[in-house]
Amino acid sequence: MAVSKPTAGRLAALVRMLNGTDAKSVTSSELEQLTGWSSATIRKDISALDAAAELEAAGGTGYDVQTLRRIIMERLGLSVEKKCCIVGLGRLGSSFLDYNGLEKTPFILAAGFDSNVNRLEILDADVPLLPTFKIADVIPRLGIEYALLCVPPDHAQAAADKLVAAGIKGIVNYAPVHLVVPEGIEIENVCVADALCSLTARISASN
Amino acid sequence: MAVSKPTAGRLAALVRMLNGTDAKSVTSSELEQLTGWSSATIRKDISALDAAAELEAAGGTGYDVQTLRRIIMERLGLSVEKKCCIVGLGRLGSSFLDYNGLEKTPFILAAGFDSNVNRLEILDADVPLLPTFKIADVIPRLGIEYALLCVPPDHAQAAADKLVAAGIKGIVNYAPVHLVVPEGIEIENVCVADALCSLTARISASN
DNA sequence: CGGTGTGAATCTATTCACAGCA
DNA sequence: TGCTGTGAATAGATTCACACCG
Repeated sequence: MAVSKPTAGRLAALVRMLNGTDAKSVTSSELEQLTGWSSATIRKDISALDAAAELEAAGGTGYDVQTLRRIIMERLGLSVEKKCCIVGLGRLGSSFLDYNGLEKTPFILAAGFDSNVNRLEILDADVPLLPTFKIADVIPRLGIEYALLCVPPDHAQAAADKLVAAGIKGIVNYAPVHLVVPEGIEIENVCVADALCSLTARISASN
Repeated sequence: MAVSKPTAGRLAALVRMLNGTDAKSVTSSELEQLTGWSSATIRKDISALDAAAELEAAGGTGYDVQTLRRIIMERLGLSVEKKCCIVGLGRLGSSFLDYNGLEKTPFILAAGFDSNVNRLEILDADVPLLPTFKIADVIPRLGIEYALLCVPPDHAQAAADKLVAAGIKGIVNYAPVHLVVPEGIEIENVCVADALCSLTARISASN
């Protein structure tokens, strides 16, 4: 049961869409309309979940929305809650403190860290806001698996090193730098400049 | 001269790293160390630029940093300034107002939009902050090509439609929804939840 | 030698095409 | 007929392997 990286990405997006629909079942061509991915790709993605029996059990034509949703989440490891933290509570980092984009996902914000103690006092949040030096202690204690890294570029690598040492499993990196981490730690780069470059490259390519 | 999407992404990241170095020249294996991508991939990426002659002219072993940087930017369409705007000045959107991650890139923040007029007055920025209904007027007038879409999920599609109607070329979408746009408009999704899902899927796959 | 550039081979992902089913 | 599921074909990206250059 190995779902490839692009397949995993599409399936994750599918779950979001399934959350948004109140239909009882969907067909692969309806999903094609909704997503822009070919129905064949969608069927292959779903069949990679190796769940034909369970899906069929739901009967009818198309996929039963709830069953499909549940199976994708199970297979992608999204059915158990996962704790994450914000590192760097500047404007970008603190904007995630009251971000609602994690609703309906298994991800729970469990802590925020910043090296500036004043800032910790000014900000107000539902989760504990702690000084950076507590990372090593707090991350294993709370069982935090993921970090949103929102520190300035020149501190990003150092912060990543601290997180890795504390046992983090994955980092979503908002800094425009390439992080070097040991094998087994996953990084996802989410950088405005990169995104804009990507867009530009695609647009200049198509003329 | 068609650079593929992944190649374009890596080249864009390379430019960033080249900005950060003060060496006169780099070899593909040094870049391998720095980036984690194989030297073969890097050489192929660079050779896709079709610039052997120019690079060779710089002489010596390895690539001349400035020449390489210049050529990548040229080929990727990054050597001319491009204007972008923020749509949705909530915590996330407004955090980009003083974001320094666009320094050393060709992207210039040229305006911010929000439907809440009060918010426009409260915020302070170097660029004009305008009510949403001015999008249709301002985007063509200022020649804005890209938008950072930071509105709440339920307004994202409507905002995207407005932007498209105003002639935007590309959208970096921060909302956790799948935008539907006409052929030719490029979308880059940059969503925390997706990034976390991706990480999880990869991590659960590797055990 | 230690480098680049690049065809050939491999690996990965997507699309096609169709069998099988309700 | 319109759907899923899937082997086969195609397209795409990466890696290998080696010619060639200073």
